[in-house]
Amino acid sequence: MSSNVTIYDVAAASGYSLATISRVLNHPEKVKPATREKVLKVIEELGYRPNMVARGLASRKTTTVGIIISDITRASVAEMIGGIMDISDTYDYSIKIFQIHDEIQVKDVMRNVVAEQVDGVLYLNDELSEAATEEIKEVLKQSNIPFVFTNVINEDKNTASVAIDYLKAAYDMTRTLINQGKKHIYLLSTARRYTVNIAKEQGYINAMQESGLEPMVFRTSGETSINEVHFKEFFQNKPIDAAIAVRNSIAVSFMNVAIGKGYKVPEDIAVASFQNTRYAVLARPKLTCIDIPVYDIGAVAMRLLTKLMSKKTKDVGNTKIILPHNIIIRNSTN
Amino acid sequence: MSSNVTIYDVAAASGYSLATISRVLNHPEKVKPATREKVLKVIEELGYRPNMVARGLASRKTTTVGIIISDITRASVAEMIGGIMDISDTYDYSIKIFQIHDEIQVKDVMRNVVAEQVDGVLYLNDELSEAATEEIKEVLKQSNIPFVFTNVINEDKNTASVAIDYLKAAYDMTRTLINQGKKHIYLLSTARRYTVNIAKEQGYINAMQESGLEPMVFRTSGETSINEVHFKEFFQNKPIDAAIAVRNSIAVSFMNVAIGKGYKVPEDIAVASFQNTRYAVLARPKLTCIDIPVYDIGAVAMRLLTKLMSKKTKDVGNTKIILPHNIIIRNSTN
DNA sequence: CTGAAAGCGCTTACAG
DNA sequence: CTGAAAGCGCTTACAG
Repeated sequence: MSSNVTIYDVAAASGYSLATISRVLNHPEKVKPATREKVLKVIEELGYRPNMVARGLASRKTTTVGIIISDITRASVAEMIGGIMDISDTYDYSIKIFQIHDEIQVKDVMRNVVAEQVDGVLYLNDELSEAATEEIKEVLKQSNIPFVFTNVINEDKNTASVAIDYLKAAYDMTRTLINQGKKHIYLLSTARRYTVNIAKEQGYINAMQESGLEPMVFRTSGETSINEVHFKEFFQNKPIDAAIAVRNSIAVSFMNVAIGKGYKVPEDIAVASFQNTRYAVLARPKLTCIDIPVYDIGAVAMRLLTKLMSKKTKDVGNTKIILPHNIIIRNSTN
Repeated sequence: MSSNVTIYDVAAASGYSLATISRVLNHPEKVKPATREKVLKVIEELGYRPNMVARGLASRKTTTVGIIISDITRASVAEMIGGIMDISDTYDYSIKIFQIHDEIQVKDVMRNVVAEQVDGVLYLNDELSEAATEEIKEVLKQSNIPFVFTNVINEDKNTASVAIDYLKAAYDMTRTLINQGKKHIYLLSTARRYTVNIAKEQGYINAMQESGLEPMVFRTSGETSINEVHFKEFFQNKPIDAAIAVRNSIAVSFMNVAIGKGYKVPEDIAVASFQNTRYAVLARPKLTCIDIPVYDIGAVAMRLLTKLMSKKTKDVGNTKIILPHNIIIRNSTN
């Protein structure tokens, strides 16, 4: 429960005052090199580590960042957190995770993140309504907690964010298929209207309409087994020669059903997807997909947040970051 | 940075002292119902939420739990954290995540978790050497921080843990295949010797030897693309009629290569696996596997930890919990 | 460059 | 049942 040795012990053992010990840790340049050495030596000997809670109270900085997520078991969420943590480690920030499964919890969870005194927030939850999202922004602003939207689209020019251009990504992917001569291209999206998926849909629609083709969005649940049922109903002799799924799991599920029905992939139906997870590579055939740098999104967001938190300079530069994406062609398309 | 309203404000507005406000929050039974009501009302009106950092300092309890992991992007790790969080939410514990990628970091990270004053620790890192693991246990014990090993095997009868009986699970799976008449059954394991995989190997070996069959353990990297290369080399006309993989990704990768080489699954080679992730269901054919209740392991571990942390009763009961597993037969075996 | 003192926002014996 | 006071372990003006 307690790291026994405190700053008092270091002070006593070194013959200096609390203030000096604190200074060698927090403002080493303000202390004479000789005494700095001595103090450091005593700290080392005693194995002293400042109690972060006490430090947090006194300095009003907890060096802790809150991450607000929907569901940690989503591969992209976990991957983003991986990117976040690798950066937060180098900056010596701790990470605290808050999940919001249901909009009912918004108020409560937000009170919590405020009460926890986090220095900043990374907002990764893309499953909430716009109203709920705005409410969260409001709380954060009122509490003066810097935050960045991480892989969550937010129009507001003033809210820091990092994402990729999903609209363009979808557009590019659709164009690629159109250029291969595909005409009946479906978009397989989710029933729930995640902000990123809305952007993907728009990009797809733009590309289709631009070529005089009819956009067809098919919505399915995120749950794997339900997908299959949906997809089976789907194959009632509709003309289709390509499909773009917003997620790997949807793409693979679709592909399996199609192949089960006797279609050949990619000859009869080309299949493409977003993200580049292990599903894409473990699928047979391997999936053509848009490579979304999920890890980087997390890492870049965390780095941006550190700038926002150390508001020494008002000029943190651009706070609306778009990371590049690219298309990886594999065997599920020609 | 700050939730403006403090306990002083509540005291002033309600006409009671700090002590009373604090009591209605922490020991409501010690305060007269009438005043409790009044205070609660003021708290509500002012939207007061106690500063958790200050509370942590004063009470020496942070109501936060540290989770020590290797790699959050591993599906089972993320899933366990999901289970942990759902429980910690109901107990109003916060979660702080610490990762240890490399043994070099052990000392530093552990100093950190101690400095952060977490009330308890969930240890999920199964990638560390025994020596490093013992060192971690030592630090935790010295700092008097209760901890539970979560899906990490530890022989020590005194360390609380929750896991499944991997040895028996592997034994059962192997027996199942043997009973189906398989004779050349391989175990596809990892190069790195995770504690859980060592147990799986032992169970497999036991079952094979018991039936007079020769155990054959094939080790591969965890990295998907390398698996494939390894597996391709692997198929140099070895007699094989079944394989059990310690992970879904290994199983799927193996299956794909086998099918690519003209083998029929399950007719020529039956394939079984551990875990029951979405990979298992998205594979073609679908994977027979051991269903490991990963989410539950996390949830149960967290629940056990809460008991350990509230040491009112010395009798927390059994602290070595083994959760049940079961085999799910699908189309990758007959 | 260093120290004494106040303060961060709570909790918890100790009195009454 | 309630309040005054000390204390949790730090940091940071303020003096010197």
